[in-house]
Amino acid sequence: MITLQAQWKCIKNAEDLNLEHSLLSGQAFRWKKEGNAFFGWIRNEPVALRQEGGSLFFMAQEPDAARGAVAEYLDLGTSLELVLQEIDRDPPIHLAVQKLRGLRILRQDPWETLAGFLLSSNNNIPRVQKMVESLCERFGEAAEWEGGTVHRFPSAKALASLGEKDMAACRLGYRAAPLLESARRVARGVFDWEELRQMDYAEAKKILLDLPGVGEKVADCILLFSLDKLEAFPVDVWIKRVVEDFYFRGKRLTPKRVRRFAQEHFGRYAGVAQQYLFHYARLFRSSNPEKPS
DNA sequence: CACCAGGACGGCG
DNA sequence: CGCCGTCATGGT
Repeated sequence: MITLQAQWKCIKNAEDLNLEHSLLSGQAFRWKKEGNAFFGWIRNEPVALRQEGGSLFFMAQEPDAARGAVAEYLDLGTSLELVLQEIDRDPPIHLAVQKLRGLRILRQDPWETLAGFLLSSNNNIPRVQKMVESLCERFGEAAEWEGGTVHRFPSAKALASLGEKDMAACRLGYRAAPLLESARRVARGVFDWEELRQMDYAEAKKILLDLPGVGEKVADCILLFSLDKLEAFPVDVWIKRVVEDFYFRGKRLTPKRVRRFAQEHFGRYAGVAQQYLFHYARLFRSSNPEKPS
């Protein structure tokens, strides 16, 4: 019996990229570090990525199709240099950029991003990852990988056909209901993601805010991580503290004011600054329960 | 036991 | 607008 052995393929022109900071900074919930490589999903296809000696390698079932998908996912077409140059406007962000150089905003699937961040409300990242994996195991289509079986992220239609009882085992808590309702609306087809991508930030955001379980913060995450709206500035408890401490001497601000300040201060790439400040704050905090050592 | 986690939501002033 | 209590769950 002949078994197709997937091999590592190289992608040239993968400049200004730090895989670990990009994949493990809380933007996406399905990437796992395995030795010196990362296993995850792009366009709902299993992929392994590895960076070595300045070169980027990928492994996939269909390498020819995956090559372009990987480059698109990591946004390798854009010059990070120009983006960082524009947000590098003060000492705090300068330090974060210096430490995390190569962190890129991933261009993810909108539906998966919506579901993932809907589950992230009042929750912590490790548990969101477990919830997502639980959803995939139970309701996601099976795929082959390295002689074993892995599961894709379930489609909106797949979740829309379920009831809250069905996903009780996923332990989603009070997030089950809004996820199901959002899944039904997406499955209904009213959402044209490419149309949202063409809209401007405010217009697209207004539409997302209509979904149950989607408030300002989650909407901004969807816009930033899957709809190319790099001015979106998601304000969670972490970035709120960072902005208050670094830019307002610890004075308390409302999330709305934090967002407004950041978007005016950093400009059209405010969302990139947000991700650098967010990850920097979490990576270099004194106690770090989510990333031991 | 309290408190926290990449919040959302409804009620109220 | 801002503030407040509540929501389900698992970890410290």
